[in-house]
Amino acid sequence: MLKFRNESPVIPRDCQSCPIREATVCRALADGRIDVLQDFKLGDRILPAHSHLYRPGDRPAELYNLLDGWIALYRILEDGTRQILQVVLPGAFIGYQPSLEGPMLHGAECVTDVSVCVFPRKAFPDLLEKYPAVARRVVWLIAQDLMEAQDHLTNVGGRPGIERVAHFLLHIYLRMRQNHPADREDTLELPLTQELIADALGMTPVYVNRILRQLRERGVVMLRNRTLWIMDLEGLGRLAEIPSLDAVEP
Amino acid sequence: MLKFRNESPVIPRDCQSCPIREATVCRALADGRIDVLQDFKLGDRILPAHSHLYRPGDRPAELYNLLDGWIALYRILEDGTRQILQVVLPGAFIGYQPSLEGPMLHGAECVTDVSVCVFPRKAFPDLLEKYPAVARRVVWLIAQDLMEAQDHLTNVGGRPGIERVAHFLLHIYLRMRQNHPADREDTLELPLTQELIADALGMTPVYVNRILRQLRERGVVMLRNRTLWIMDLEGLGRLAEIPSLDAVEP
DNA sequence: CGTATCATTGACGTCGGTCAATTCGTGTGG
DNA sequence: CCACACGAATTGACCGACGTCAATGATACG
Repeated sequence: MLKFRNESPVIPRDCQSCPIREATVCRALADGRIDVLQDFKLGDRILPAHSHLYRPGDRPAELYNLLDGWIALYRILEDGTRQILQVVLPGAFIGYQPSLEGPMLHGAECVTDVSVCVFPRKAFPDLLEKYPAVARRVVWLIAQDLMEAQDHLTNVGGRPGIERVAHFLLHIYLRMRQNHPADREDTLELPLTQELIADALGMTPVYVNRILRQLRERGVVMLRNRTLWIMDLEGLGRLAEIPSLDAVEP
Repeated sequence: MLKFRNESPVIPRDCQSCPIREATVCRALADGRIDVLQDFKLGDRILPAHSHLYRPGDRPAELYNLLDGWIALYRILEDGTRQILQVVLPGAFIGYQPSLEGPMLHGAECVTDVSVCVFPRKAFPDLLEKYPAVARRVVWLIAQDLMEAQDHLTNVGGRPGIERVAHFLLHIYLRMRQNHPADREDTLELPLTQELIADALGMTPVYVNRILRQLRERGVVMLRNRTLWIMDLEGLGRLAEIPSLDAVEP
């Protein structure tokens, strides 16, 4: 089977009307100066589900803002095990790492069809240098990622199966609600396979399935046909042990 | 039993002769301008082993550079489980998080006696604003922490016991060797209890002990009296599956 | 409608956890 | 200098959460 090559056409789009202007790095620049980023960006790109924005070891020439769709960041171990590091939602900034020129230490796979906004990687340090507000914003974004990674680690390292899955689901639910307030409060479209959830949580798909059954039988949540039904938000929170999910932005 | 309060005396020290000048944030400023940080810092502080630099929920008024000793960053779950997020070695920058004024999401416990260099938390954003080189440095440091957190997550989520412990030990060994080249190549003072290692790796102390026995019997490493003997670095690397540990600094 | 992918379930095995006893090492007080 | 105390390390016996293997069902898609 052929894989799509990683070079769909780049389609320029107007920053003014961007749906995620108030998220990712772009939030750093107010109305008057959004043209700075408009000039800086290379354009937009559309990628099909299951394609890879980049793979571990690649040296992409770009950085990305996720405009639409879901992406999973992952690592692969030698025995083939895949660890999902982060489930990335629209409005995130992707591809930054300590060594900008070095090979990527993780990969980014499209879970759904995806559109991204593309920045040139090489010129990025200059942008940070020139616009302290952008630098401040990037610091905040990465610190946020770090916090989430530590949260994820705590979940995988410290919680038994049911609570681990509960935490994962609630965490995504809250993140979605935060930035993408939607029609129904108790339902959420969740394009994740059970295998992906398993790889995120360090479990097997079979066991994830059994835990989802437990959660359904206990009347907590129900996951069917890529749709998550929250039957008992209270109870889910008790299992997941999430007090809240706020962080004041600068 | 009384705990030390968190307010040991702050002892000013000269940045010029600082042992970790070339690490943490201070690396950002060259010889001529080190005085900027000298003026900015509040002084140094000494803390005894088992004391806490800060606890989850605290709102410390400071940020820290670790000068000497080992610190463990951790979170506590409601059932009492402790997850070690990171083992911090001298030269690290500690205490930054997305919400600078908000309560700390993790704690920092001294594994050994420790000395830290203290920065004022409130004035830090101004420092970033004023000195882009410092901002760039902080971005790099946090991105580095993120990468390590992802590494840790991959280890805990993806590897079975022996490999997990092997990876943990080798990782610390390499980090130590990188910044603190020491006398002997095959030996390392490791002030970590088996309980702490267990909490870092999401395992129980008993099982960590059994795995250490296996590693000893296989002739890979030997951990006794806070001293780690590397008997077979090659074999340890094969178990841990670490290709290298480099990241080019800006 | 045939085929591929994902979800579901049962039977069984094992990795790692639990409980509890013993030993070791280090520091302290008499 | 020895006796004791206390935390950490070590070990055995047992158990359960989670993994493995494999078969069957549901869904979507061309």
